[in-house]
Amino acid sequence: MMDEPRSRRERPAKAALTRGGIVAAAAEVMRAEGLGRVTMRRLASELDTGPASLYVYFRNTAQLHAAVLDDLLGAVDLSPVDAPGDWRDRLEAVLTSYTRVLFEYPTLAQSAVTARPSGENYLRLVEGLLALLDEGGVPPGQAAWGLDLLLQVATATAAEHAGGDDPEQWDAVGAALRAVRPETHPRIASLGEDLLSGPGPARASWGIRVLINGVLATPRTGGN
Amino acid sequence: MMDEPRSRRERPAKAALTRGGIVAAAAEVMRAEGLGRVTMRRLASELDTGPASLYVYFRNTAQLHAAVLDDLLGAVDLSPVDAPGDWRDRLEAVLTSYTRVLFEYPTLAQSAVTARPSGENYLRLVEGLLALLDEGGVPPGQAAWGLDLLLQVATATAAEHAGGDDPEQWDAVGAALRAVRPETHPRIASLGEDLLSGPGPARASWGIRVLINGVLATPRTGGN
DNA sequence: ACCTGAACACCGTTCAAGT
DNA sequence: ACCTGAACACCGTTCAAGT
Repeated sequence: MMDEPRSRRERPAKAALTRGGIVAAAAEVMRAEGLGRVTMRRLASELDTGPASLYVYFRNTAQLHAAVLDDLLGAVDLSPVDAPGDWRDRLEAVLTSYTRVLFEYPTLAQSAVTARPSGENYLRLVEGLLALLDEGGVPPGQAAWGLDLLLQVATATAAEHAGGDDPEQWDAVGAALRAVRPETHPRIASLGEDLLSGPGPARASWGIRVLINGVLATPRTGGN
Repeated sequence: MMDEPRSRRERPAKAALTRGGIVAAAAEVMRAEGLGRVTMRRLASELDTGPASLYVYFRNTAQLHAAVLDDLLGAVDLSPVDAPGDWRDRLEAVLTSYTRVLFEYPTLAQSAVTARPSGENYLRLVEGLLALLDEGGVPPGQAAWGLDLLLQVATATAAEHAGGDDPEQWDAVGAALRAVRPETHPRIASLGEDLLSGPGPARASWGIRVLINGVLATPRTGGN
């Protein structure tokens, strides 16, 4: 009886259900326990309701995750877009910031490979990247498709880290590559460790430069 | 009583549990009902046993899926590796074959972004791609990292199709891009539909050429 | 070693009913 | 419209026990 007001404070009776509130709660759960715990049921109990209530705001779990990702994308540093300097360096800086954000939540990156977000932060990022490609003189057609490639590689690079925490799966590939017989797989054997992810960030930034150079050099029509 | 022999035929009493047998059953379930049904429990009941039995052969569900993927990779056409002709065209042909295989099971492609297979078919594919890069004079260091990029893009391209069956999520992106205001997002607005996946295969092959050109043009050390 | 039944601790999604 | 309890139909993984 006496602690009624106290319990009200700890859990404010019932926060009204809003899309933003759900996303905020989801982001918190993800930060604390990983994307695997960001489930409809878990969130519902966090918000003092039943899972069915969340379906008013999200068609399914994948869309909930996409909304969480868009929320996170607010942390991407877009300041290089309007800064002075070489456009390639600035493009690389923005994508590196994007990758850094995703590196924090590799499982979210994995889901982003299929379920692209479509919120305002994502749109801002896309617009910024297109502005830089435009500044670099990349023809519109190549910019449109190249943008996709750039995000794909940046996202996949972060997603690859998802299995990385767990040495079991990761080392299965490593073990297989090391165990290869030089007679049957000479090139794998000779490249050895170099095939495995070396210094992650260096690879990512090399990959971005490869893409920039390639996009500039590859027209969308005609032979090669 | 009388149909004992008949039921024996339909379900041969009990096939001995082997890694290969499990993978074969898994591939069948996937073909028939999609990767979502390839679960430990479902497979166990398919094989007339309990789910715990499968953990003798696979550490977890992700590794089971990786094994199924490797199995599927047996269908990739590696004949262009030893064929005559321009190495770029042949490299593109192999990757196109790889993409085609994954396109059949986009959800498997999605899981492949994180859980790379490490079976013999995967190793054969990697060796073949490295042979072509070598033939093209790509320096070993660039080949090692470039290989990763090529597989990443090919895999992600197929994985993107995973959401594609479901117009809900897919159209969310489309709708968002179309609804954009030209005042705030001029470049998105001007590129319009071109940003969305046009003719999938054409994009994939352009992406591969971009990567080949980029890898050739981008040394692993030094400035840009 | 290989195999298993049973248990623990969860899931997504829908539906009929309420406000 | 928004919200919900309850139900349906599933999951992964571990453990103690058996062969």
